[in-house]
Amino acid sequence: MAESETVLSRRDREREQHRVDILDAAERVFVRDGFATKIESIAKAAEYSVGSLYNFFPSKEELFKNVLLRISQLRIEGVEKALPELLADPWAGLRTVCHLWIDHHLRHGDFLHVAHSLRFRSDCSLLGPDDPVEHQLRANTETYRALVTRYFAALAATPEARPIDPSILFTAFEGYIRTSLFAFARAHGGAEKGDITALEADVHKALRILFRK
Amino acid sequence: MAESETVLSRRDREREQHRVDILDAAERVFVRDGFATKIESIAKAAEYSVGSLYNFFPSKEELFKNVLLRISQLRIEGVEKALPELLADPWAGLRTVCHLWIDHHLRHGDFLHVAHSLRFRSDCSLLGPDDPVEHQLRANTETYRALVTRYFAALAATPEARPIDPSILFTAFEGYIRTSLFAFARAHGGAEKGDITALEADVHKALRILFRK
DNA sequence: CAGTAAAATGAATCCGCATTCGATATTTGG
DNA sequence: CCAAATATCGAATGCGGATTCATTTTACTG
Repeated sequence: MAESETVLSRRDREREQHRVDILDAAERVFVRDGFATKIESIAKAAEYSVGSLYNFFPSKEELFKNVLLRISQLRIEGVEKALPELLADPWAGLRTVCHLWIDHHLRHGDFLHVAHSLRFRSDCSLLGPDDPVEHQLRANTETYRALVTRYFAALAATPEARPIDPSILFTAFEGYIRTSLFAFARAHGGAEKGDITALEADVHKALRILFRK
Repeated sequence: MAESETVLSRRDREREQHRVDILDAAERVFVRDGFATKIESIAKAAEYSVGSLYNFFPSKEELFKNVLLRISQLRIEGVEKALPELLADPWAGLRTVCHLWIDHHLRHGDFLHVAHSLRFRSDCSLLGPDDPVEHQLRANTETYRALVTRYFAALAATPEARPIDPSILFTAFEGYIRTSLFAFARAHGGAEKGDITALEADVHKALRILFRK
């Protein structure tokens, strides 16, 4: 699933880095102000002029979609990297898995939320079914599901696991984390870093109780 | 928690009904087009003129917040009504609880999603901490949590329950339903009514497995 | 039925922002 | 060092939509 590793000139590498910088800035601003944010705000956050953004992305919409794409790629990379360790010892891996998911949601969950809430909008064609970015996103989702399925199958196959279908484990896992993070966000308005390890520990403990004999 | 039951004239009752009709129409349109929708669209859906909406609600923002308030009140009413039955036999009640939550999320989940994704917006003061509607919403949330806590405590107290903290049960419950509905929405783009009973049955079955000895 | 109050209307106003584009600056290759 | 190519800039344009308000319609009262 890796990108084709064409050798890029310094100029092209720099341009790619600028692209990524803009995507990161855009993510922050979209989270803060929603999709309705001004291009000007994004430009300011990225330290570029309005016109320059249009050299990188043809429209606000396309910029938004590319943020989404980047996030989905980061997610896959994270799981891919950890997978061997997770399969080697699924119960030890559960802690890592909790960390990976919580970390990813803390970083990008708010943006994903904004994106998700746009899925109905009849007016703008964000994520229409024929969109190339949408196509890539679907492919990424498949890749992701395949990776995760392998882990939960391995977990369910251990002798300590309660006899529960892996897909139920996965649903319970994702749901528990989602809801915990939701409550966490309610409690601490901003982003407090101190309590996160405690949160991860709580979630890990609860899931162990639910999943183990 | 019931509204003060002042006797209203027919005229006032009618006006109240119109208000509710507008809120229902607004909810549908906000879900379809997001908060960015035109007042004109809402007016059309509610079969009123643009100007008339401003007779009922002073701004688009206030209208939005009142939709939110209405939903939170409906949720409480639903749980309140079912509670005696739920406490009488918690395991039989689990089916009802699944139905209540899934039904509520199918009806209003998309709107809540839109609302949630607006919580950061720095520009508009939607749900600022000093807002009277926000205050009422917080009170409703407390009421709701109190009701639900009673049910899960009762469930955990049955001999068939695995020895798990009620708050973990609740988090797992909410999370499982959220994630199931998310997957359900992915699968069926629109709102198909046929599969919902199957969905409820699946969720109920999974939660029984997770929670029971 | 006349007279008054309440409700409903929608065109006109006014503002905010996505996008464009001509001008400017910087980099590259010769 | 000189073009040519590339990157950056931000003011000007044009459009879309929230809100207003003068007018019309409807509902009550005596």
